[in-house]
Formats: sequence, structure tokens, C-alpha cells
Amino acid sequence: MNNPPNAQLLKGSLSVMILRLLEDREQMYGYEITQKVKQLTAGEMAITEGALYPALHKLEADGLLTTETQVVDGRARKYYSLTKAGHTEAATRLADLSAFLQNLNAVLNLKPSL
Amino acid sequence: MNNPPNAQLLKGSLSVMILRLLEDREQMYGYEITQKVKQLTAGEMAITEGALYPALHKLEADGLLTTETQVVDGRARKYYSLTKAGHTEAATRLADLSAFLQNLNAVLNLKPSL
DNA sequence: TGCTATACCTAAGATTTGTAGGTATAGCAG
DNA sequence: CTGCTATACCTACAAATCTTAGGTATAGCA
Repeated sequence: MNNPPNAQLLKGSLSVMILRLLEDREQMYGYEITQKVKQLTAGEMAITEGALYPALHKLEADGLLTTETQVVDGRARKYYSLTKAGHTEAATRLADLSAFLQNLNAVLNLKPSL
Repeated sequence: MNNPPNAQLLKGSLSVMILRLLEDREQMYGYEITQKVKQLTAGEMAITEGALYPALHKLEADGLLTTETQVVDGRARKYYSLTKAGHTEAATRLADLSAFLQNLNAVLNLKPSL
């Protein structure tokens, strides 16, 4: 009933996913991000908290995210949202990722010169 | 005239690319792989030797590749080819990568529930 | 009382990669 | 013949990212 943990494929995509999710929803907290990713991938992809929280802290330290803590139902939530620099960076990284994936596909499909 | 080195996007794709290239060409040597990747991506992607050679050695140690050294034009070349286990592993990793990319796309495009 | 879900966090280690070197031959330009 | 570029291999160290494996705490249900 439990899907296997993520393979170690493609490290480096986590922060891009975080930025993209926050582009779309304006404000999210950590646990919500883990659940959203599970939902969007039908449970096939799971973000571990040991990766997520350090990544969020780094993005905040880099000035791309700001935080606001709220208490909901007796539990603390730390909401993250994009700064102006975060919006810019999100666009840049998505473009970079898109270019990378095109190149990756060019290598894996091996169309030319054959 | 020199393209910037690869961003740190998507670590973990190097060994998959190696396996895929060897699926297609049966036999390649290290330097040839770096040139092939440059060619396939119009110079946009460059595999560094500091990443490539350790990766090749690991794949060989894992029993996925075998080597054969030849001297061509006075220079030694170390040709790599897939073992039987290497062929199997190549197929597995390509399938895993494909699944991962679908999930990644599901997160980045954010279609459902909006 | 205990388990699950919610919600945050960190430390230690593994893995992968980039940077920065090193060695050596061949060939061409000056 | 000297120096530079291309070819062809390699390693060591550091940086970055992620997994594993914990820890803390509240709420709710069995």
C-alpha cells in the first residue's frame, strides 16, 4: 500500500517544484507541499521532509521566499510565499529546466546522425 | 564562443545517458561520449570529464559495462560496451526516468484541481 | 492508551557533480 | 623546434543535494 520512495533520479528538481507550486498558489506551508505533490502525481512521487525543509530554508536564505507563521487548529504552520526575486527566479529556473529537458531528450532519443 | 558549463540541474541523468548511448552504438570510449553529447545538443550540454570517468568506472564496477583497450593512432582508447545486465539496467532506468519526467511534468504544469 | 495524521525540525551519511588539476601523444603553426 | 590545440585517459577535493533516521508536539479517533 505504500509506494516505494523516490529513486535518486534527477536531484535538483525539488527547488524548481517548490517555486512553481508557489507561483500557482501564492502561499503554501511545508506539509501542504508534500501532500500537493502526492496528489498531483497520484502518489507516485513523494517529497521527503528531510529534503523539503532544508530546501525551503535555503530558498528563504537566498531571498526567494518569505515566511509567515500562523496557528491553525492548535498547530503551527509556516506559510511560504514568493518574493519579487522569487518570481523572477521561478521563471528563470523553469526556462532552464525546459532547455535542459530538451537537451536530455536529444541525447536519449538519439535522432541525429543515425 | 564557449557555452557556460552545465547548471546543477538534474543530477542523476549522466549514467542514464551513458547507458542509452551504449544501447545505440554498442561500443564507445569516454572522449567519444563527451563529443557525442555536445553534437546531439548543439553544444548546449557538456559532460565534464571529472564526472564522466568516475561514472564509467562505477558502471563497470557494478557489472553493467565491460572494457576493452585499443591503441589508435598512437593513443590509448578504452572502449566501453554494455553487459547483459547493462542492457537490462538501461531499459529499467529509461523507464524509471520516463515515469519520473511524467510526474515532474504533472507537478510543474499543475493541471488537476485548479 | 495507542495509533495516525498533522506540522515542524535537524544530523549524519551517501551520491553525484564541478573544479582543478595531472599525464601523454599527434599534428599543426610559427 | 617550440608552443598550442586536439585527443585521451585519470584523480582529489569540495560543493550540492538527497535519503535515512531520528526528534518534538498537537489533534483526533479507536
